[in-house]
Amino acid sequence: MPELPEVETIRRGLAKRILHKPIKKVDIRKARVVRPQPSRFARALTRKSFTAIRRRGKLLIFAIAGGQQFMLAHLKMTGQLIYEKGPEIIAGGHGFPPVGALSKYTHVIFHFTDGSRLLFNDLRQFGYLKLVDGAGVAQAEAAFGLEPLGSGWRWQRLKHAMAGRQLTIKAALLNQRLVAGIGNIYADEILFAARLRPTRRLPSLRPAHWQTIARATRAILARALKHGGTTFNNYRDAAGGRGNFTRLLKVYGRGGATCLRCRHALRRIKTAGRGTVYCPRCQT
DNA sequence: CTTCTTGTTACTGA
DNA sequence: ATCAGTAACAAGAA
Repeated sequence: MPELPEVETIRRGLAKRILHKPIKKVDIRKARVVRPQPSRFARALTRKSFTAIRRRGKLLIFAIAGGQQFMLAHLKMTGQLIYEKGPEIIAGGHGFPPVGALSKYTHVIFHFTDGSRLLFNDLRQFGYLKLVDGAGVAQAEAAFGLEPLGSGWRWQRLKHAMAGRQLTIKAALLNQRLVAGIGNIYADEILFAARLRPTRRLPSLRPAHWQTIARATRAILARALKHGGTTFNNYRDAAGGRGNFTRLLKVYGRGGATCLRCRHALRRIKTAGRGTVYCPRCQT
């Protein structure tokens, strides 16, 4: 599942590969993943190029040459943006998992004039590519809360953003309107680092806790980004490669295993609608 | 075959 | 209004 570190890794990978390359053709194979309708989507991008790529939370924002239009890309759980050059290779045959390459899960192909391609793959088709104008970008960006890797990240602002709410800390971290970019993997990792139970309610947190949460959030996400993100199943970077943070995960996916801090068995529960792993001994 | 999974939104009931 | 829980979306893994 691409979260902030994975989406930022993709952003960087694409920014150094596709910017200013003229788009010769947009091949839309699955209409439901693009908005608005394919004809308008393709027309807006053909013979244009991308001039910049930004990120807000897990959302990628592509500026289209001309300055009036933008493409928003959300990968949801299984979306991929893969850049390819050289001959087309169809994956999915014998022993080649159909991820990170052209396959039946490739729903949109941007063909650049130099013969290279940008693939939008999505096994579950929850992700989307959406054409918007400047107001649409502003509206989309305004819906997100604090950026953990941004220059405005302060524990006081985090505390303020969550003031007066009765949520559990896990639900709060997952709420994109409060904090941008955290998903299920990093929420669990952050709470383990902060030694807090996912079910802790916000009003019980003291300023020292907020400092710890803010510091842990930034540290975990920055470290994951440095390692190219986490590949648990489906995630691939812009070159089709895997993330290397997976082996550094402390709790996610380790329910029943031993806590790396205190050796107690890690517990798996369901909270905030999500599978959640934590240590009942050292997270309070 | 059933159950589970995950990001996000919409809905329901408290 | 706010919160927890769940369905929905699609498709594969177990």
